[in-house]
Parts: sequence; structure tokens; C-alpha cells
Amino acid sequence: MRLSTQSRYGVRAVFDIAYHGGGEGVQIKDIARRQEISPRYLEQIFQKLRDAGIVTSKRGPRGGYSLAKSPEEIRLVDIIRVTEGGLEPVFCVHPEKSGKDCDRVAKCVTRLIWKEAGEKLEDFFDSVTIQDLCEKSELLGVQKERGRSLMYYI
Amino acid sequence: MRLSTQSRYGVRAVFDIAYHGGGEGVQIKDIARRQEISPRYLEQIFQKLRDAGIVTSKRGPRGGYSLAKSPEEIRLVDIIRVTEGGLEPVFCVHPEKSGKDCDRVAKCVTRLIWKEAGEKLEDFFDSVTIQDLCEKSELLGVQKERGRSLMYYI
DNA sequence: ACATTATCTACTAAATTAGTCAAGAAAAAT
DNA sequence: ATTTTTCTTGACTAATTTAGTAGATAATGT
Ligand code: FES
Ligand code: FES
Repeated sequence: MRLSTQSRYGVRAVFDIAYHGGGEGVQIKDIARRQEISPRYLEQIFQKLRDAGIVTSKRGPRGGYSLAKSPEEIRLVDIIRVTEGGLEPVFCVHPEKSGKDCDRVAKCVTRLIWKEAGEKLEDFFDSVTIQDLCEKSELLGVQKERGRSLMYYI
Repeated sequence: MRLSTQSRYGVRAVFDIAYHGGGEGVQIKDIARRQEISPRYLEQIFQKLRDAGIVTSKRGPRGGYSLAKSPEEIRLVDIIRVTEGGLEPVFCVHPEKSGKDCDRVAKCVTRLIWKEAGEKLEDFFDSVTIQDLCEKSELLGVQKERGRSLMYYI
């Protein structure tokens, strides 16, 4: 039962914007550096996040990504749903979504179990917001790297 | 967040023995037929289940697999742990297990979240037994196919 | 005009998963 | 004892998914 790399990176990336951004747009290369993720790979993930309305983007100098909502309003489930394409542990759970439907559905008990498991997971990821992550991170004593200003004034 | 095929098949296979076996040993080919799973592939899964002490095997004519414990005592988490190799959603969660440890652990908030998620899932799969599946299946009205006797007397 | 930074589409490489195969060993039936 | 049935073992292959790379393009600020 493994969370895809895109989901893990995605959550960390959005968190990074919230934590280090301070309202300003944050550039991919900075996120990539801080989170140690390939910048090119991050691009793809941000594509999805943008389409889903979780972040907004701005091109050109001093461009970058910003959160589309406040950190309290972004729940992990929102991110993961986008990067993972659903939290259900098996396709049988939602035959109508995945297109192909399993002909065992009528007599299959396990399907009900997988469905419940998926719901539990969903509930959990729905209960955690980006704001929560920021607070936890402060507790851990992770240094905030505030904005570009540093670069200019050094 | 996908459960591996081995886990899904594994649970269905153990359930099949409980439901259709009636105490007797159940043969791979019968399980494979009823559950529509490749018999060759099932063999591999049963290997793991046997090593984990979930089923016992008996060779030769009228041989097959039986449950090592009663259906109430077999929890889904037992099966899944074997077939999936742990329920943690990412390797960082247990660096000591997976060998390689991530150097971000100290400053990583998401790790704590993944860990919690894994625990939630584990708790859920710990709360469901094979007996539960059997009861659900009877409710669904799935026909029991009792033993070899059928074959002989027809 | 120019440098910067996101956008889009396509491609490649690596890893994992699912599934197959063949030879062998134990147990039961005859 | 011989034959048949069925599990056992370990290697092998194919398919799929995931992770990552690349290049050309569009928008933006200075
Ligand atoms: S519904 Fe498809 S195998 Fe259970
Ligand atoms: S602990 Fe490894 S990335 Fe979080």
C-alpha cells in the first residue's frame, strides 16, 4: 500500500510554498532545492495542481507558484486526489469511474472491504490541512527561508 | 494508493478456503476456478501464506490447503502484511526496516503524516476477520460449493 | 530587446508487478 | 511398487507503471 511519489512530492511542494513563501510566489527551482526534488519532475506535478485549482502560477521574472487558497483551506486529500487519481485501493471499487467493470462485483465481498478502507484513508487525509503541516514543522524547528529578499540584500 | 494484486488475491484465496472448504483441504485449482485467478500465480501467494503460518498444506491426492487457524482468528492485516510487505505508505516511515534511511527525517513533517495514515489503515485491516467476510458473503447470497463430494456423486 | 520563469508535449529509463514455466518431492490410492 | 495427484522451489519473461528527462514555446517584468 504505497503512496505514489507524485503524491508525496506534491504535498511537500504545496507545504513548501506555504511555509517558505510568505504570500509571495515561489519558484520551482527553490522548491526543488529545499525539498531535494528534480525541478523538471516538479513541473509536471504542478501542472496537475494548477489544473485542480490548488495553486496559481505566474510567468516571467519574479513569477512562480502561489497557493490558490489559504493553508487552512487546503486539505491533503485535495492534493492526493489529484496526484494519485483517487484513493480507492482497487479499481473494482468504482467500476463506473475506471470504465471497465468487474463481472464479479455482485458476488465479491472483498470489494466492500477495500471500499471501506479507502474511505477511512480519505477521511484521514481530509482531516489534515497544509496549515497543520506548517505548525508541526515550526514545532520541529525547521528554519523558514523567507522570500527572495535574502538574495538581494546579502 | 493501491493494494497489490497479491494482497487482493491473497485475501480472496484465504476467504475461499474458509467459505467453500468446510474444514477439508482445498485445492489450488478449485480456488483458482472459483476466484478466477491464475493457478500458477496463486501458488506463489500460498507459499508466502504458508510460511507466515496462515494456511497449512498437504500434498498428494485429496491434498490441498487448509486454514491454520479458525476464521475468527485470521485478520486481514495478517494476510496483507505478508503479501504486501508492510502497510506503511512510504519507506521513510521505517528507515530501520528498509535499510536505507532518508537524511531528511529530522526536518520532514510529511513523514509523520504518512506514518499516521499507515496506522489508521492497519487498525482497520486488523478489525476485519475472515469470519466477517464469510458472514457478509452469506448475506450476499453467494452459493457455497461444499467439497469434492459433489464431483463424485454427480 | 532581453532575461526569466512557467507551459506543453513527447520521449526514455528504471523499477515493479503480474504472470509463466519446468523439474522435483511428498503423500495417497490402487 | 507404481502411478497419480498435488504441493514446492526457483528461475524466467512480459506487461505495466512510475519516475525522470528534454526541447521548444509563451508570458512577464526590467
Ligand atoms: S469486484 Fe472485482 S474482484 Fe471484487
Ligand atoms: S523522511 Fe524521507 S522525505 Fe520525509
